[in-house]
Amino acid sequence: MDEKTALTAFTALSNRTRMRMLKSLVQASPHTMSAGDIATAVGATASRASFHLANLAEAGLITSERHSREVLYQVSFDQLTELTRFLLVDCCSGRIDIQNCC
Amino acid sequence: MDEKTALTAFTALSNRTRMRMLKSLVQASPHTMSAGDIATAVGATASRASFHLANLAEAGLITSERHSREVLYQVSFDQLTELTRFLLVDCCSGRIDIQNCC
DNA sequence: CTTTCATTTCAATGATTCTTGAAATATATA
DNA sequence: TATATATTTCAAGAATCATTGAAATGAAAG
Repeated sequence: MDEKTALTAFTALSNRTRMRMLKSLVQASPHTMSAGDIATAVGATASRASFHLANLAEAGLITSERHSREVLYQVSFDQLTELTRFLLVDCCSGRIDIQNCC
Repeated sequence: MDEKTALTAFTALSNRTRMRMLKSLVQASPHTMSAGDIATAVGATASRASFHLANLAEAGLITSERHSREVLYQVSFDQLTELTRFLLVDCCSGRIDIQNCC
């Protein structure tokens, strides 16, 4: 993952609504959640939820697929893994002891 | 680490200048860097560097200590470890395979 | 074909963050 | 004490991000 992508991902993670959306999607995984489900879960209006979901998708942290009238979202663990790698390797030069961390 | 602290830390990491400052400090560790050193390393003016260093310090990602005329900064690996733990555990419910990640 | 449901888009506004350069502060040295 | 060095603070403006509600889109059902 390049720096620009990582910065975009960290920006996405720096908002409370988006963080809670992501956590909801992590909890739901491997099941998907509709935009409406997510909006309800985080207490956001439809348009506000759509705005933040678009931001998370732009950052590659979630993916979506339309299924009839609903749009189903799911977390992208691949991108989260890449971001973690960026944090630990690119940013921290491997100096964080993960054993001690988790 | 609570959610609010993590959001503040992710906000700090979401800026290119601050990301590069942090990387410089990681590279330099266990040595410290003065504000001027860091400003030079990332190509920022003194006041811009000071602004971003204050933001990183506010997020707990760096610490500082005045040494005569200079202010010496160093990365806080403890806070970075806590943030990584937040990302992997609180946010991702332990569903990211760190072996596969790094 | 009209209506309903789910979601997104849009424009306006408000809020936050970033940059800039000048001034202020703190410390050391002549 | 005056001067130089290192850093921070401040105010103004620019840029980015977030919220709101209304309108538009897409898809199903009556």
